[in-house]
Amino acid sequence: MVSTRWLDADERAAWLALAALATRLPATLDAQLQREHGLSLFEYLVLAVLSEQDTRSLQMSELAALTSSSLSRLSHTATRLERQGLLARARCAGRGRRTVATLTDQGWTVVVAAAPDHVAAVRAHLIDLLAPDDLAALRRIGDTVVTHLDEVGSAQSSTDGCSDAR
Amino acid sequence: MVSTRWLDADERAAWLALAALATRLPATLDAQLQREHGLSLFEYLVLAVLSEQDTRSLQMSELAALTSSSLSRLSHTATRLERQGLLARARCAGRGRRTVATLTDQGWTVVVAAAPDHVAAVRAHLIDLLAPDDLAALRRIGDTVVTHLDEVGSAQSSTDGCSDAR
DNA sequence: GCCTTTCAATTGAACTGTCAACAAATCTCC
DNA sequence: GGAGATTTGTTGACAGTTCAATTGAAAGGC
Repeated sequence: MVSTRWLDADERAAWLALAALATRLPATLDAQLQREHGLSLFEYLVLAVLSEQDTRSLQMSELAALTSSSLSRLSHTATRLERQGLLARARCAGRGRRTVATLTDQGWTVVVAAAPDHVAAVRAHLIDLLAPDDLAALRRIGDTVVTHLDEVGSAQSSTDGCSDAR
Repeated sequence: MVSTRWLDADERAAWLALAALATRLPATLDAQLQREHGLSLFEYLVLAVLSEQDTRSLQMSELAALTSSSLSRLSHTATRLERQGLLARARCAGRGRRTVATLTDQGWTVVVAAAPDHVAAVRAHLIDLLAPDDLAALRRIGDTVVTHLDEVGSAQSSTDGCSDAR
């Protein structure tokens, strides 16, 4: 390590702004979902992602990737959601340990009930505060960083198949 | 609630990009600090903020505000950091329950050792990936949202004083 | 056909964060 | 001047997350 390139005032401000944003916005949305629908933000996200699939199902590892979570975190959460009857898991016969998680009817009902409030909150606390340019910039920034982290983190192979085929 | 204004494709993409960013970047920085210096990102942040004060001290509630954390979270973390000898707390005589947290010499040593690696990681995974315009946008976005959340959350009064005066 | 490796997912223990209750000092105001 | 309100912090119980170890199924290799 050569002599450190410290952050200048603008860089510092940008990083601190992101750090605060990344802490406070999720906390706010989480509190709101918890209060109004008894779901954590992450639980909601899991159900929402499933609800967008036309089979309402996804393999655990795919679901983990789409929700930016570890498989372990997802597995524990799936156990809880399953216990509440919002989601069901089933082994994918003939495919190693692959498991698909499926939204139950009850789970569907819960997401559908929560979605409008959640979207309204995302609008109120983020989208509607930003100029179109900044919205575009936010997307660019997020995509750039996440793509970079994917590359750095390691190269992954993508497999596919099993259930899905309606 | 009238009929929901759903997010259009751009809005959705921006929100998802932020959600992924807010999950993955802190996780990456956290893992790095943990691995190389045995600190969580939040612990580092606490020590770093203290190290920037010329007295190396701050009142607990000020420290909580600067690190976007709850007082409770900070208190638990302070207990752990105190146990490790990196930080010391002392009641502020004559000022209610006010307490100041101070970085110890050992704490200073630890932050100073961790800072270059941490800054390098912030550069590598965020700052150096972004165009100057996007850096400015990120700052604007974060400030806008956090200011908004402060206003919505409640109006706060700012007090000051006690120790500080080296 | 076994033995090893790899992939996918789960589990349990340890740790961290949250929420609600409590504690301590000071304010306030009749 | 004292009862209650306010501010500031801590605590304990509980829920959620992470990390390392483990299981289960398949794929390779020889």
